Amino acid sequence: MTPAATTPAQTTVAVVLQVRDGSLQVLLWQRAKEPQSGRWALPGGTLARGESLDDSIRRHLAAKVDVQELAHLEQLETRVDGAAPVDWQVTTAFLGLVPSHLDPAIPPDTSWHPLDGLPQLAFDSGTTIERGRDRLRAKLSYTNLGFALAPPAFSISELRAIYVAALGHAISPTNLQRVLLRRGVLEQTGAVRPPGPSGGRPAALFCFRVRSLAITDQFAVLRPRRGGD
Amino acid sequence: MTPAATTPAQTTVAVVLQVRDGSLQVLLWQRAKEPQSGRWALPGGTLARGESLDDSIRRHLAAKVDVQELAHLEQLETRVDGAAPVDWQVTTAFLGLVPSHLDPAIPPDTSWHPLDGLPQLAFDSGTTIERGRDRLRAKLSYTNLGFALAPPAFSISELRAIYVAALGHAISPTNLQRVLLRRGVLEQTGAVRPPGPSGGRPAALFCFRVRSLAITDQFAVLRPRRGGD
DNA sequence: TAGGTTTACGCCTGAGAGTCGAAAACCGTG
DNA sequence: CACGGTTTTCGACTCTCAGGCGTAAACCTA
Repeated sequence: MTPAATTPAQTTVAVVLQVRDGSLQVLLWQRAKEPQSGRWALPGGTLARGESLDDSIRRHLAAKVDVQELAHLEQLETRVDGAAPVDWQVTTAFLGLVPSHLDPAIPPDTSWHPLDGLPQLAFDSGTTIERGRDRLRAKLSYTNLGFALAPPAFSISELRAIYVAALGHAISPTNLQRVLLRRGVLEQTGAVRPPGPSGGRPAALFCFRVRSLAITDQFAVLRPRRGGD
Repeated sequence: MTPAATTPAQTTVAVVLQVRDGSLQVLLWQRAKEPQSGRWALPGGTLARGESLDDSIRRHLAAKVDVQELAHLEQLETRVDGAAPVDWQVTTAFLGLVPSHLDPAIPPDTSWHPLDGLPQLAFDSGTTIERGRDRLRAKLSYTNLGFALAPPAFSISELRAIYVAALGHAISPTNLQRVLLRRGVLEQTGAVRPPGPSGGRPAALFCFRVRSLAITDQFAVLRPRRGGD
């Protein structure tokens, strides 16, 4: 191999999302040093030898948030970030999801920000965050990814509130239950939650049948024909 | 910055797929030097300073195939490949698609291989190829990605043959036309192709309305409600 | 003109999303 | 204990669209 600076630095960052207070929020930390001092950035850091990209982002996230509470982690995309020898680096972005009932401890330079109304961002974190949000919205529709946003047990109303916050638009509560049950994504726990102070019928509690990513829908045209093959 | 070998080498590889002779095939080249001499590998190479990952894979592909004929190129995933200082590298894999009517010139060490019945592969190219195939199959169902496999104009039968080869299972010819037309993916050119030597009704020719990636299907539960929002 | 081949287009069916409304189960108050 | 208010739950209906089948259209050869 030839001298230094013939290879870029390799870094990982993560878009960690959680539904908090009815809105989808992202975990950011405020830079204290130049460059981009004072602006908000995605958590992450450089790759160490011998670790996978997965290991790397988990290690860096551990400094900002309890990694145990990440219910899902997947790769988004990789991008080249600088051109000069000093700032030439390749960044691999991840998407991380935290269930809405958790409130992990975070250091003072770190906080959650709603996706509408982000502060001044460092670098081009904005496009990365958008990509993470889009990936989440897409996968909520054709996978069981909701398990990564929802608590272990929940009523349909609570699940609907989470979906509404993540998707950004209203959805019919009766359809959500029927569709997710029909696909075998949800199952009834048998328990019920007593109603709130304003009364109402007790809500039946549900949980996700499997809590790891699974595709629940196959498109029609490409589905194998009934009889043959 | 600190001494060399604190950063991995950055490389790009591509899974270039084309429907040839009724089967889905991948472009591979045979290694002449160690390591893994004699085995077949995915085209690619190292990242140069100042270029994006996209630029990089296009530059390396240009040595194996006419890049102009790539109808689609997208990122698959990034992986860490070695741990020792000498072979520590980060590899970003791409998926490239070539329309079935083209037969680009390729160098003597390079050739097409059907996905069923691959030769001895170098490294773990096999899993990367599988990932490319899976991505293609998934996107054929909910996007207009067929444009990247099909010629500029085609009959429904020809398009069906391409879909069958790419998807790996039979599909109904009458449904394919109706579904793709209903979604606005295809449009009729008005031209017809004269029948072959064995006779038959002339086939109407179709083309893709847009020849860049667009999502054609949104899943139901997450679709915004008609009235509100 | 007759038979064979391929494409095109029409109906019918069924599954599942979308909507609406009523019933069930709880609260408070008088 | 009856009554209105609130929230959840369930059933019935409609509508869209995939899937399948049969037939007509358009061409060839003989």
